[in-house]
Amino acid sequence: MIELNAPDQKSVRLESATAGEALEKLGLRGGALAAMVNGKAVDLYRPLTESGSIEPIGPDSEEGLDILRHSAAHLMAQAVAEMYPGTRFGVGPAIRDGFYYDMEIPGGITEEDLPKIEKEMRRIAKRAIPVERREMSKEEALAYFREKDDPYKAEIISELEEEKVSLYFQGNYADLCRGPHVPNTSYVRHFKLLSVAGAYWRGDEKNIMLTRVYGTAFGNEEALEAYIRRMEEAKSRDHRRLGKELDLFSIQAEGPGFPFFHPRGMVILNGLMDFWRKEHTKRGYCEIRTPLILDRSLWIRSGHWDHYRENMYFTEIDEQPFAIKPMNCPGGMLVYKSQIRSYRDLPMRVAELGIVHRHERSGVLHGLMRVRCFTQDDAHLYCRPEQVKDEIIGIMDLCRYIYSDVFGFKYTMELSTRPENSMGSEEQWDIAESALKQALEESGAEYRLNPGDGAFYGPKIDFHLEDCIGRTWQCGTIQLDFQMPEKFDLTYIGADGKEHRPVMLHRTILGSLERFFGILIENFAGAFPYWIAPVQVRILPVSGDFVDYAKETAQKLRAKGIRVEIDERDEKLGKKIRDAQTQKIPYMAVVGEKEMQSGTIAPRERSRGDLGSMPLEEFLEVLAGEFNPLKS
RNA sequence: GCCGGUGUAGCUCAGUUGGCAGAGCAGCGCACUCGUAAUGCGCAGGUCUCCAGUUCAAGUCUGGACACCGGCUCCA
Repeated sequence: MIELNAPDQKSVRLESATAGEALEKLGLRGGALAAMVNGKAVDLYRPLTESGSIEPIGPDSEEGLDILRHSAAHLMAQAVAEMYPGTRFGVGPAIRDGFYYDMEIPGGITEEDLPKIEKEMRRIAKRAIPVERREMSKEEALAYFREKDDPYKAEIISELEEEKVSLYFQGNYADLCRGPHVPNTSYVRHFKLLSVAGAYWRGDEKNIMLTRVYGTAFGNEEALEAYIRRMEEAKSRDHRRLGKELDLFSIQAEGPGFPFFHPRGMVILNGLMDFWRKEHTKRGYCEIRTPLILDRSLWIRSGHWDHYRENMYFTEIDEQPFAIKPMNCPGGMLVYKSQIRSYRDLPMRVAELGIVHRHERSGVLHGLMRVRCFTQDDAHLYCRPEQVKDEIIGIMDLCRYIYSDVFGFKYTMELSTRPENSMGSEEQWDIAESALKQALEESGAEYRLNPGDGAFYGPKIDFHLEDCIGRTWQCGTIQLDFQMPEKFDLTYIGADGKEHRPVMLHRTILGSLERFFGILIENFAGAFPYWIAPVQVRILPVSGDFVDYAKETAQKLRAKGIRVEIDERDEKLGKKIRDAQTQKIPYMAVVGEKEMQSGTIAPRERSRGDLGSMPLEEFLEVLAGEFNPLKS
């Protein structure tokens, strides 16, 4: 006899039952995909063996969605297995927003085949084929998949530690899987196949490339449609599209990965830099600029030759080998070394908006998000060991200000530790890692650990921004570096009159100005905040008779440093408003007979609409009231 | 770099089985002198990404290069 308690206090005593039967008795079966029994997700068909808690898992929970999507992946695999005999299967997990399955399909498929596969999936789903779990020994499972000529499954099984594995059967199809799954295929109803892509077996580029089909599934049609709308929304915000439409930047065939910034884009880039400089000056930073091209010996000394050569560009000057800088630090080292430093000089906070070039593989380039030439908002902080923690906390505070206060992003932090291809002793790494950890913990902020993902010269804290439609982007980073000061023999004279080794921090906040610009475009959907908008006010004369008055008004606004333009075209007002609106200009100022006579203007804000006529002075006050971190 | 897809006017895209290269928007001109999200008419605009090949004939078929798009790997 076992006793099961539901979350709503109800309980049942049963002689023997499956999870599904128990839920049924408790009146909780409706809509459940699986059950949570004593904190473990199990199939509804699973016989219960011990007393404890039980609750249903529905498609509205995260676990339920995962189960549903995983089952959708199996359903797709079953369809493909039937339609393309000889297909071998890799892995097919649920992921954020959907699922995928990696397969080796004879003859391959393209996106045009997806509707056919979807159709077959719906056919199978309708038949409500039971999904059954069977446990077996590894040997049995191996024999099963070997017989089916499924070497990828066999490979996974042979590497599993457990003695027993579980397989899920639905009709002729079976898959190695921990489960749980939906009771039968009819539970998977609201799904869509999205795209076809290549993916290396086990994510290793030395392995064969399998065909990956992405799809998604939801508990109801509305959620599926909402997801599709969200994807369309993301597409309409694509910075490459908006960059073209708003004439911000372009990328030309002559410079793959090397963006061209147009006048309007430059306003934003310059705005970012002005704001950034102002904030850094406030916080005790100085600024330097180091050369783009430096002698190869410098890069050998810094370790980049050994660790980063693949990503570097090289050139020659007077038959001497030089390299284009992929990072700013070695140049910065030379500035530090240009004179003797005292402990009184520390901490030194040396910023550099440094342009770096990195050879990125052709397939990874992506608008402004992934380029071959970009501007890092870099800084190197040199300090005494006891200053490290406070400096890190200071950087974290600057990040908070810029990310949250100025741009309104949510963000998370991540601590990355020693990677495989690293320089330096274990002891140094331990000290560096614990320094970062300590600063994080003292700040009280939450963070994630990402083992083995540090830079080759030191551990790091990364900052991930979340944009307004939930995507995340890595921007800022703080990296502790004990290597560079050693390699370049950096010193300062201590109070004791002896030479000491400074600790060095690398850090960026925006990361790459280019990428950050791209993120801003997508986050704001091109409707930039007033302070950084390329054009802040567009004056719209009602007809040609008012162009002179428009010009006068524009002059007055420009004198106040406001970026203004006039729409002088021989078009109707409605057309001019429409065009200014699609250009996402924050303010329009309509001028016609009435305004000219009374010396006023009629402003219109892009999201609030007509603000009514007002004297220019009043409009200037409205503008002065806009958020502007350049002025504070 | 790898897998798959795409490349036609400034932009977005049509273009039948190989047979004279099209539309909308943008641009320019003319008319209208206009009041809060598209006034009308007209004109101009193309080495159909590039290089080879097949063919009487290639935007269309074949091969290669380049670029872009979706992913993988990598990454700010």
